[in-house]
Amino acid sequence: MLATDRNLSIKNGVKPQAETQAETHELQGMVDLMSAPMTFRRNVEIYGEGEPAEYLYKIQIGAVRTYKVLADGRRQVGGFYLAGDTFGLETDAEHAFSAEAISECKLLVIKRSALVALAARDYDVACQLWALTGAELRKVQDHILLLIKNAEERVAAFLLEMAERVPVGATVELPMSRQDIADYLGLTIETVSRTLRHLESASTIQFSSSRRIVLRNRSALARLNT
Amino acid sequence: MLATDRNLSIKNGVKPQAETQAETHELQGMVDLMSAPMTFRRNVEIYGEGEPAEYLYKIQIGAVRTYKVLADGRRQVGGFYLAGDTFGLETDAEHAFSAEAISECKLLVIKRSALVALAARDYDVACQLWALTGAELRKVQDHILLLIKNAEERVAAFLLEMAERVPVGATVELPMSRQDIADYLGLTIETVSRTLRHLESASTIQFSSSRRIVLRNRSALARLNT
DNA sequence: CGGCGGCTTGATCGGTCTCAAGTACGGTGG
DNA sequence: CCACCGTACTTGAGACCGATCAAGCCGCCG
Repeated sequence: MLATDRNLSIKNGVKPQAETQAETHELQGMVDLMSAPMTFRRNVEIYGEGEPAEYLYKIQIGAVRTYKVLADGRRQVGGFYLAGDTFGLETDAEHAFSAEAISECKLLVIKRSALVALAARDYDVACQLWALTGAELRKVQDHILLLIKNAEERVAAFLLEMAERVPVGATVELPMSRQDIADYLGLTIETVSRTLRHLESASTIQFSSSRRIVLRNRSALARLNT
Repeated sequence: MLATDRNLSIKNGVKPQAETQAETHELQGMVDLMSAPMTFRRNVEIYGEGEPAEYLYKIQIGAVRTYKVLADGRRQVGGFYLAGDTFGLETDAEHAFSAEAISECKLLVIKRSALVALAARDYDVACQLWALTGAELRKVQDHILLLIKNAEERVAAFLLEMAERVPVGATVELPMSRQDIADYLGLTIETVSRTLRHLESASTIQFSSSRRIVLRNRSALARLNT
């Protein structure tokens, strides 16, 4: 559950009052107006699979993973969410995955019922909710294509995906552990580590530290990305 | 592209006129009113990946597969759609997958722009479009969980999924080939065949013919379904 | 009866997992 | 600043599962 005793009343109405009415009809604006800030520490659960999906979340700072655990303990990471990303939106009443903070996180929390009520009056908002779910669908469909590839292709695709989302030059700063990556790619931690080292020995990538990676040969990675 | 020269004008307005106005606001009713019937022969493409997503499709009779082909020729089947299912709805402008008729198919074709226009006026319709995308998202998320399992677990999950969707006693009639199943499960055709035969030798299933399977021990399958 | 596509079966190969150590790193306390 | 600890990551050797390659079989249709 929401690991806090904060009151989730409408807060954070800090946008300039001069803003036009039209602009506040945009989802981004509404999120700011209807949201409450919250923080989560590393590895703390934000919500659990099967819990009522009452809120959605927008990341201001930090990173989040969603995941499911199978009966035998195997874990599948559904996705990683970084600053600016939204997660936790469901069409169903319950969350399909659990969500945890990968690093210390600052989130905006929005009550789903408030957004849905707004969508009933404002068609643009309804479209944006639909588009959010559609974007999530695309991501998951791409994820499936990952899972039929070999280890090197999966790791390459992962690096390119991360590089695209954190476009700070050619260096990728990974907030997640090798275990998180392995569970995202459907590999073991050992295979992920070996594959990364293999890419390094081929001068395709270079490690600043184990979680800071410089992409030295992006086209070689893209070639692996089938 | 739409492999036909039929005119896609509004047709099929065959519902009883006594039907209430409220009822026709339901998506099901609208589909019938705004749709055109079409038929596709076995293995014929209904739409291609990357083509404009102008229509969605509801299956009256037959079965459809959606798929992507990677650069090296590997094919991933995204899903199977049976009578009563809807497919081809996108939030994006283009289809993410290709779609083909598995068997001779009778479909209802609905213009997306007509539905979207209706959704702008009728919030219930907007909700149902959102819900359709949400249901698709769930299916794909479940599919990911499949792909991290071993061969026997994947095949068992596939059989249970099909049994659920064609609930004619304990017998499952598979419209798709072993190759389709293999590409759906991320396995080879040989592994699918071997695994099915192995389940047969364990008396978990029984073949009437290669595409007619009787589930003899559903709980054994469920146990494999982690 | 012959041929072809779909399916099965067998033998071998290879990629990833598993099990088991070993190493680097960040943090904490002296 | 260093010693220590625990966690995260790396590296190696061997086993195993599913892929690959190669025949053969079955059922259907001309």
